Amino acid sequence: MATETTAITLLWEQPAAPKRGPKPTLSLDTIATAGIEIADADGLAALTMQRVAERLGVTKMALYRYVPGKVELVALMVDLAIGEPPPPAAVAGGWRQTLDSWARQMYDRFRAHPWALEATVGARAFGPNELGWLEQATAALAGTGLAGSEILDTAATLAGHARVIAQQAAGTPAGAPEQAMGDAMGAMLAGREERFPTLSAALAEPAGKDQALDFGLRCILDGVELLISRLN
Amino acid sequence: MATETTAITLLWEQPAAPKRGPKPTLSLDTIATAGIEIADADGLAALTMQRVAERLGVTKMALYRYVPGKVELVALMVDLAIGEPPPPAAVAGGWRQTLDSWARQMYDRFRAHPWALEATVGARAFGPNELGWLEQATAALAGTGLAGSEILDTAATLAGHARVIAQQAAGTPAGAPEQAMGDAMGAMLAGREERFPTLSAALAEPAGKDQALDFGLRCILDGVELLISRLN
DNA sequence: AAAAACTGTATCCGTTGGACACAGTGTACG
DNA sequence: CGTACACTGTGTCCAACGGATACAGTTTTT
Repeated sequence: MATETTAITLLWEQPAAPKRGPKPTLSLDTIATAGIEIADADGLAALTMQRVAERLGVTKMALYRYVPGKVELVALMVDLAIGEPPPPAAVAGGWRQTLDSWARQMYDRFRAHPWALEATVGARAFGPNELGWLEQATAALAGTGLAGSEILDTAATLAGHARVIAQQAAGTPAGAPEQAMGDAMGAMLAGREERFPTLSAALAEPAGKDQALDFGLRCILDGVELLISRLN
Repeated sequence: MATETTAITLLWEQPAAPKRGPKPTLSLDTIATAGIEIADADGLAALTMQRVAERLGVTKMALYRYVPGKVELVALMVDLAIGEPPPPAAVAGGWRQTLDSWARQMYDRFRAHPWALEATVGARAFGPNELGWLEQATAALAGTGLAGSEILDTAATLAGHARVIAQQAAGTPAGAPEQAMGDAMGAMLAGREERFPTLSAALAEPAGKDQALDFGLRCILDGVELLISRLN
């Protein structure tokens, strides 16, 4: 049985440069970068092995010398697009400010690469960068007395919030995603106010500009803070 | 210009039965149900117009008489699978218990139809059921004094948490998703403990069985409760 | 110099979503 | 009562996709 290159292998150990034969014209990095550029511009649906190859000036099949298949390519793209985690927290501000900033930066990454949201649902392999982000979050909470599982749950909740809000914002042209979302919903609700009374009323209020990210972060961090304060 | 049937039209107004010509053998409901069964069994990737047609005993192209394309079919499937929102809250327990139960039921729905998670990323049309769920959540918070945008943000945060935890649980065989997740991460972390020290330590602790959903809900609701209490 | 290892390429295939023309069927109107 | 029309389901066709396989060219080792 040949050495079956899996997504995990590809993500975690960069393949050794070959000793014999012609030098490769491509690399995992250049391929993943090309894929990211396509997905950034035209979305994940437009990501085709053909288009990636064209952008790199090679044939489609040349890519398969580096990447076993499309799913592995996307996994590489995700880890590269998410990027290295933000530098370890400045000690000032404590865990709360660290996590707040952490979640906001994650939100920014997802806003910059909306397709990464689609690509990271379901069972998948985690890359080094993704675990690096997680490491930063757990480090921020290490001294708080929370149990390990609580720390992980906190990170998951925060990351989830950043994801969901980024997801809402994605697909709206630009500028004021929250308002655009409200407008779209309002259009569907028009003429059906009696069926969705409180929802219509809530949407009718002026939507004091995009604050969904702030709001959720504050709630979650308040809850975590309450939990920590009860430990001492 | 012909009447271009869009996903929104399909979701919100059931098409009028034709007056002339042979009676349709299918309906939007039977088609969507067949699609749901396939996606439940084999995942969204296995959902093919061909397979849906086979299950219904018709040709692939027959489906296009009812549904303009695959994306619209998936939109119908999502709204049908999410289902009607839970009945309006029992008054006992107040908004907190209502929202807690609301989020848990949403989690259950997503667990029952994991493919719905993949299908509801990115810009999409909301169906009546989906807005019905949102209406229930806003109704629960209507009397609390929160602003409309805060109410919507709370609902979004809670729904997001339910989504994220369901997403983590999806893909793992069954039984103990949280532990399976930890095991998978642990395998990747093996031999790299010095690179991810706190994360490894957190994972090494015994992972008191699946509590991620509870934990996040408690944190979020604590935060909302704190916000409400400050209003009065 | 020759063999071995590795690259990129050309060609082929099954499956997918969808376009289009057509034949069968049932209702409404003359 | 018959005919025209509207609507259904079907058969055929197509481009694009991911991927398999076989092959030709290039560089290093022996």
